[in-house]
Amino acid sequence: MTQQNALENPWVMRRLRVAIDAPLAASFDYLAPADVTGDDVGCRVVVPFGSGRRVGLILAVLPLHDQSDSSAPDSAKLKSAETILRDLPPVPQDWVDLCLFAASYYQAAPGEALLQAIPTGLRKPDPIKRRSIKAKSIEANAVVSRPALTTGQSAVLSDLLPRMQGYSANLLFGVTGSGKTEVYLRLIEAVLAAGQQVLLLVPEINLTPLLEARVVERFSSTPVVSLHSEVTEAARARYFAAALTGEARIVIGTRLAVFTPMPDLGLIIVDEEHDPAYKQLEGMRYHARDLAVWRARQRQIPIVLGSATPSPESWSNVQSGRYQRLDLPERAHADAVLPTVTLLDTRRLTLDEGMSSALLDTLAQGLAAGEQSLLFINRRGYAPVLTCTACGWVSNCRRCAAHRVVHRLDRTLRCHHCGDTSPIPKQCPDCGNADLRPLGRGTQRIEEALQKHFPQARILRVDRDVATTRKQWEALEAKIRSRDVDILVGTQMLAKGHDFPALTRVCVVGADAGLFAADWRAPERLFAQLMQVAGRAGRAAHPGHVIVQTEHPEHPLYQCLLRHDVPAFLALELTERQRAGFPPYASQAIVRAEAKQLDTVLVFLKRIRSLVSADLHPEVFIYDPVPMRMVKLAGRERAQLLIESPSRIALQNFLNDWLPQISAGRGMTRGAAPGGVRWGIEVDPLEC
DNA sequence: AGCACGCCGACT
DNA sequence: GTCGGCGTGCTC
Repeated sequence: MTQQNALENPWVMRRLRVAIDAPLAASFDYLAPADVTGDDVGCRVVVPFGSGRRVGLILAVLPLHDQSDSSAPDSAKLKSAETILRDLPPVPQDWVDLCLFAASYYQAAPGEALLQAIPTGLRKPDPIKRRSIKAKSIEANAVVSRPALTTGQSAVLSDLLPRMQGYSANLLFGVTGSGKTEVYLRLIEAVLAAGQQVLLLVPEINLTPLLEARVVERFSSTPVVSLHSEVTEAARARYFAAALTGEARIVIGTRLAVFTPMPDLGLIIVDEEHDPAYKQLEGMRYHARDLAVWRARQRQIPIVLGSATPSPESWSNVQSGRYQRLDLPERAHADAVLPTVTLLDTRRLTLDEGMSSALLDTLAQGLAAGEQSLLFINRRGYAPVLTCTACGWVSNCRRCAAHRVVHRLDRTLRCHHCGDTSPIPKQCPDCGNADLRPLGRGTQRIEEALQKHFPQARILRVDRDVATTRKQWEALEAKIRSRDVDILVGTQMLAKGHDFPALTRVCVVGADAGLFAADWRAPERLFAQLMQVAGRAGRAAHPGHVIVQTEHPEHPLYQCLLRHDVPAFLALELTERQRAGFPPYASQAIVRAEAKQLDTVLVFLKRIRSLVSADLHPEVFIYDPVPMRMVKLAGRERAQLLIESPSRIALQNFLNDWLPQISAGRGMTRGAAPGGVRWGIEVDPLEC
């Protein structure tokens, strides 16, 4: 009897090959229920696993005695699967392939990748109730005017629109306000008209509801779903189902949305492609932008990566011809011009609470003109550290290798890494001296100083302490837009998203920290932030002014900022990376481990470092284990092992060879080791 | 990852 | 005398 016949014959027992959410390399086989058919591949199934029950995903329906796979477990050992869940259509094969690729590239277990991509509401052994997804229409058939295109937008669209069939990767490079969104909307329109679905990825939807609002407004009769951290589990399950059935035509979401099953997917857009928020930092540590590019190639559809400050990685892909660069050179408002940037050398200036008189004058001018100003300081809290003037005590965190930050409003010391919080001591815990001094400045201290300086000004602080949720942020934003605010004091949170029409002046303090940080990606993050925050100024008819206080005005980063010269900055960064042998000129992976004692961690890393002979992988270089920059986090001590290779393939081969040996052949890609060591791997780390 | 089984300290 | 610490082993 052929295998096909065996599957047709109801009297022959079958086995299910099932993926389970566990960090194990293997899939698990079960006796299939009697009603199984070949069409059940891609359905969820309830199975007994260990001591409990789980929902797994059916990878294959096979004959019970599977001769094709000698490693398949003996049929006598199989438990019976319980129920095949057919409340949703099976997930398509290309979706399974995407998850399996992610698992193999990022060194995660296949089951882990597949099931993490399914909302937890659909991973409960009990069936879900289904509701239909309504279009989020403001008003059905609302007439929405399409703005006339600028010449730049027309040029980009006449390049892209004829290429909407087949794979192409496109970097849409345009300054803030150049109208990238309108390009996205026209592309979406074309793809929807062709009967296909669109996936739009955004870094943090909570802070940038504008893009979502514009999509919903423009396509008011089209079902749009959005997937991000504030969507409830129940809604996430419904939206997943709607995308899978094809009911939802547009999916907007953060990094996790790259795994949305979309049978008619015809276009992927990644907005702000340089944003580090696309990197998932827990579980399988994937990069959503990179997976999106893979997915576009797999589906043979176009992908558009948009940014005003592209990542060096993408820029280098343009140079090598893998991506096509499309420029939006001018600002969409014809009367808007780029803001003037002034570098204020603070080395010879007397500062008042970190602010020069020129900076304060600028703010005073803004007040006099009735225009808004923004003071950007990328540090929240009152002061980054509290010290004792007598004995030198500093407010260290007990559990982390970091200072605890002074928060004035609730009179606490807070660790920004582990969250540990306690009241500000009245006297020094070591020597009893009552003269404790906050050192340095954060948003709260600047806010306080400005309020003293400009008692009549309406000052608003915007940082993660006052804008935790989307609702809070929207309330603050409404206040800003209605011009109830004269001076904004805020962190990078203010750099993103909206334009504030009344904002004409931007002042930056404390930026130098990003110039010489140990993290070699710090400058590019700083540059992107400064470009973004500068782009807040003067978007309407009024010209903008940007003042940057620095002790290093000659630094190339600032010089590029001064000239708004993004390509020059990227060229510098790429030259530096090439010289140092950093990505994208090398591929990296990193094993991080933690335990109570640093020594235990270092011993573990040394041991696993020697598991594979160096001769077998001549193209791969393993560094010595080193303590992490933040050695201690939440009471655990941490170290890491960096692995580097000029060849991505060689690195992958090495990892496939090496990692299984760490867990003694059990195929685990992260886990626990003796001595209370927990370890995990990250491929293409953003920080190392 | 869960979760059970399995041997050594402070409590009713 | 037990409740419970988390070390190690397994999951078709």
